[in-house]
Amino acid sequence: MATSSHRYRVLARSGLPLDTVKLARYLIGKIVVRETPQGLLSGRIVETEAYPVGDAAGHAFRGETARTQTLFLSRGHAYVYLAYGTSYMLNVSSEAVGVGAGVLIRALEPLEGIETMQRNRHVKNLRDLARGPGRLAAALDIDRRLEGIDLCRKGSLWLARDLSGAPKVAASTRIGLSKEAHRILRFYIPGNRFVSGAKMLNR
DNA sequence: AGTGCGATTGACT
DNA sequence: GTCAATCGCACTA
Repeated sequence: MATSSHRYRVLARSGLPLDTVKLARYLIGKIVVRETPQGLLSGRIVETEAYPVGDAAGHAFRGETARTQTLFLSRGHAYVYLAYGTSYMLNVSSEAVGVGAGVLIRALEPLEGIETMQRNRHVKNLRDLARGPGRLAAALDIDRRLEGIDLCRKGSLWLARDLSGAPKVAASTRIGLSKEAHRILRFYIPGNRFVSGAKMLNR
């Protein structure tokens, strides 16, 4: 399977809801496309989390800093950071220019480039390739090189329309937080086997 | 300059 | 189920 990005249509920025929570829901079912020298990798988004304006758990909460400046770009830009010194997290900026907020992409259903993802992850099992934010970044070879990239423009990393219809979307509390742990800001496809987190939360 | 702490993962009891 | 690894960042002084 060589380059088949022609099957994908890039998401238009004007089509992205100008609201972090709505965008988190909107991105469920959309496609992440990663183009590398090794070939094209892609996956369907099955789980996201919103980190809206005013959220004490969000990295933009304390204002714009060197790390978080890309969260303040117009919606549809990549914010990539290293969590726990071990795992990169892929986020999508989600508000107007100068307003800091984002959506964390937490899990993908692998579509194309599965053999490359298996090499990147040193794991065979399809279910484990991109189930979890750190895992999906490793599978797609995403790190700080991609910080600030425009995800609404074809390139090394971008977002595409889903080919099938709108999936069912369920909501729950976010995973792994101490602050703002009660808020219902996680979205996922119920019953999907590529969703991370506790089973009870995924029904 | 030093400190505490994660939007996680994988290895292990 | 528990827990250490690992490091960039925000905050204190």
